[in-house]
Amino acid sequence: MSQRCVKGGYANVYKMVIVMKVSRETERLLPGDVNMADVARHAGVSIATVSRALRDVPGVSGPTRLRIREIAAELSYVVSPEASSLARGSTGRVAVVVPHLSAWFYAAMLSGIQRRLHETGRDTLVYQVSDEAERAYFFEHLPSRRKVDAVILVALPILRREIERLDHIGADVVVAGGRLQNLPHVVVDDRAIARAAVQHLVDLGHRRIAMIRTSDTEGTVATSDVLRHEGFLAAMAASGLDVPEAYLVTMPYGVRTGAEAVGRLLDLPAPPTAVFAYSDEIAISVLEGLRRRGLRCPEDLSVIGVDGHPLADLFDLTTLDQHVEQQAAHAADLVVGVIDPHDIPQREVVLAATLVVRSSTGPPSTLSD
Amino acid sequence: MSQRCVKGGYANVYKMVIVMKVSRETERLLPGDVNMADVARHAGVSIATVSRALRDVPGVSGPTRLRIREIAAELSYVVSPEASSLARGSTGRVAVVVPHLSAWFYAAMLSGIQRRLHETGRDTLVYQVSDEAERAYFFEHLPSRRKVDAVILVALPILRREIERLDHIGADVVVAGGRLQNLPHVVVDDRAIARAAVQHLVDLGHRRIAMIRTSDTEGTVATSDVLRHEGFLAAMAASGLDVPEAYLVTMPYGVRTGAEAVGRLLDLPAPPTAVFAYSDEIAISVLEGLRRRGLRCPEDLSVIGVDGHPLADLFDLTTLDQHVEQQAAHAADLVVGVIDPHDIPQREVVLAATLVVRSSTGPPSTLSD
DNA sequence: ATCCGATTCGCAAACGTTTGCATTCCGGTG
DNA sequence: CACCGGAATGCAAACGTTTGCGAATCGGAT
Repeated sequence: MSQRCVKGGYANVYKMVIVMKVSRETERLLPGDVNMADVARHAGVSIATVSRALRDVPGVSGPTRLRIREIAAELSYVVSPEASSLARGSTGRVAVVVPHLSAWFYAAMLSGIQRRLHETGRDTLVYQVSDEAERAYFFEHLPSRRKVDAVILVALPILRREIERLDHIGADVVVAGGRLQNLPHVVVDDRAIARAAVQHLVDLGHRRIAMIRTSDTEGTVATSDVLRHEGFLAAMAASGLDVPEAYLVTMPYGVRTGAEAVGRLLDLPAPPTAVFAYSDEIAISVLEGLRRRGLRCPEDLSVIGVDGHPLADLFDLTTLDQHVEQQAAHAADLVVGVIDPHDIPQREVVLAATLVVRSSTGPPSTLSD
Repeated sequence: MSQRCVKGGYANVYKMVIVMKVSRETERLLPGDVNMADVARHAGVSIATVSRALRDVPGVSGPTRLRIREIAAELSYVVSPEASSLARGSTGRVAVVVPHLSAWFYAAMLSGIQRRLHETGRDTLVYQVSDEAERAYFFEHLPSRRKVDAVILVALPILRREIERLDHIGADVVVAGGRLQNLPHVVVDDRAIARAAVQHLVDLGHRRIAMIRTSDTEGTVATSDVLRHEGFLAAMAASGLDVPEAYLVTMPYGVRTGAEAVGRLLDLPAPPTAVFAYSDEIAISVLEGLRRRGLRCPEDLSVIGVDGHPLADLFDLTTLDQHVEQQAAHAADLVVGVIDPHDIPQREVVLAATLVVRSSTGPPSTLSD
């Protein structure tokens, strides 16, 4: 009798131990404590089979695959990306490099790129490379082997000698909002943008048109900045219009840039009747500059910007929408295509901006002519 | 003769092969083709010594360390982060989770956090978690084991039941711009912000003060939105001022939010003389709304916002600067402290906003009372 | 019954580090 | 001269996957 009791006691203890073990292995598991081997053991198969089952690669029967999946879910198993990357040789990560995030354009680009990359199961790393020093550092160190599978350079001003370093970056490179060497890229047709802006203003009857842009970091390769400038001059010439030196204002980027620039323009003996701003942010600043002077838009000055900035809507700003979301999505698609090429990956996407006419542009006042 | 020729020929070929080999190993090397073993071989030491030499861990003599460093640089060797992470068990990566990047606040936060993290040699992953579905997905899947060492949730609206999942995220969690459970966090004192705003307006002589805020995603836990609202009511009560129901306007987030809201307020039989906007973006929208109505600020309506948005400067908007850059830096410091705790890591940072008085606030017009 | 091809699965070798432990090599002390 | 402690270095076992290749299994055709 007493013996049986003791036996029973032991049996219970044994049971409890089992229960605890099970609960430890199934319930309280944090997703970092269970690995593929655990799943394999639970399923009674080899690690190799688990690996194949979870990744939809052939070589596992339907039922087995299903059972492994279930067990993995039960254990809340997640593969270790490090180990997986190490074995496969690719990381599933893409770096997005922007000059900064304070300008709407870059934030929007990053946003769109991240969204699309996320759809393909990839992760997005951000790097801000503002000044010369950071750019140097970046090109020196980022080429960290296999930190990412690819790099998207978003409208990054870049020196010629740095371009060469791109080959040594140890990852595929794609450019968004600019062209670089013969790297895959997505751009908007900046010359066409300038042309469309000028055309719109000319159509309204303007003949004295100025342009405001932010300063070009010296030494860097042609960006959209330069192209829009060139396009502007070309379009004006094509319309037979003269552009006085003073009508070309270049200033460092800042929130007051447009306001100050328009001040200078209006102080000219023969002020322009319309202004083409490099970006909507500048254009908005111009609008505010006008208000401060007690002038009205478009009666006293027509203003047109570029971007498709959300605030352009609020301020009724005529703009050339460059479809940043679309550019971003294309950029993401480009990298994906380069990383694992299904067919021949696309290498160039050129988008057209669309003119969105709002009330910041109108015919020139008859008095001003 | 001919034999010698042939011999010479072979010798030359052999030489060329050597040269090619050397050049492949020293010059044309892409930074993904050379590993620690290569460096070790070149230096005539073991892999272990190379590992120690490159990471400043003790156990390597000065001269040896120096030599290894030089050779590594020569071969342009970079450690494989995957392998290193796998062996060490930490990734050197931090995830920043934001609702979206279109609002200035989030972009600025991300920017600041990335900057600071970069200083500590860590990389930043971005995740946008906008709606319910994405949030569900995130809490289901992001907890990918060891994708990151830590996660910074930036003002993320979150459900109660999701909070529990945070324990299973498999990474340290830090909150910026909000409080969650007893997680480490950096916040600005939102009640104090509301109080300061009200106080400023009351000091100017206002008694009819309205508040405009964006809608609270239902079911989510107290965010700064709720706190500012509460603080507003409390401060008004403390000043013995009544807040009619109609003075509390809640609208979905958008570029026109402020403009529409202010329209409603001004249509009231007894319109407010001042309005406290949840954010600078809303406040700017309010300013534009006023202009459309042909009203002037602050003569017809005083407007005060919150954020310290760059455009607040442009538009001469009185605001409560919440020092986003600083918050971001603190958030980054917090994670770093949590990831590898030197002493007792800090767990809470509460910043005070500072009132920046500009011309969008002034005494109420005597007529309006 | 035998053999064959197709399918399913396991073995074990990478992938490139980090790190505890053992080993070697010093000069110096007893 | 034997011994000893500490510094410098090497060995080898992790870390957790992926994947080529061979083994086993199975139904079916000969």
